[in-house]
Amino acid sequence: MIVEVEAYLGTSDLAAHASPGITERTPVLFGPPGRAYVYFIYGMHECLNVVAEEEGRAGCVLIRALEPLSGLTEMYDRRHWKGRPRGLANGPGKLTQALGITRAQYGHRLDRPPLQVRQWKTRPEFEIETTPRIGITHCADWPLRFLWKGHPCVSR
DNA sequence: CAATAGATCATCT
DNA sequence: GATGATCTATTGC
Repeated sequence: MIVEVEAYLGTSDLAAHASPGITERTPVLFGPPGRAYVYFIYGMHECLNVVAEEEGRAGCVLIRALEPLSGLTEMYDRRHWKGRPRGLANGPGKLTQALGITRAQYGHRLDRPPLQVRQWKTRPEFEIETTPRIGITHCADWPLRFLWKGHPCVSR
């Protein structure tokens, strides 16, 4: 379950990789939505985005943190957050490592295996907190980070 | 605790 | 050649 994301816009967003236009790594950002934009950063981390604008316009969502719901040996009670894992996927770099996502998945669709995203029929009850994006220098005050307020698995 | 440093390389100027 | 949508370890108070 995704608990934290950030929005990156098009050419007007100086913090976005799409801001210089179509370059060697950005063509998927200008393509159809629902595809994975994976990039390599700081010489060691991969980050996962979902393309979120129609073809021809850039825009994506950086997946920053998620609550692991499977693949764990222990079960957790949603009502008791204290005992649940925090450090597994609370951050864009750790998340891709936990899921095994690399640039090999660049451009892959997210609506079919092997990157198929599981969807919930009913959304759990939670409050969305909005804050500025983290770790950027340009447009640092734009309120484009969205997180499950109070959730233990968000970053930081 | 908070602040800083170091790792490490693809991408863009 | 500089920088960066990060993370961990280490230092300092």
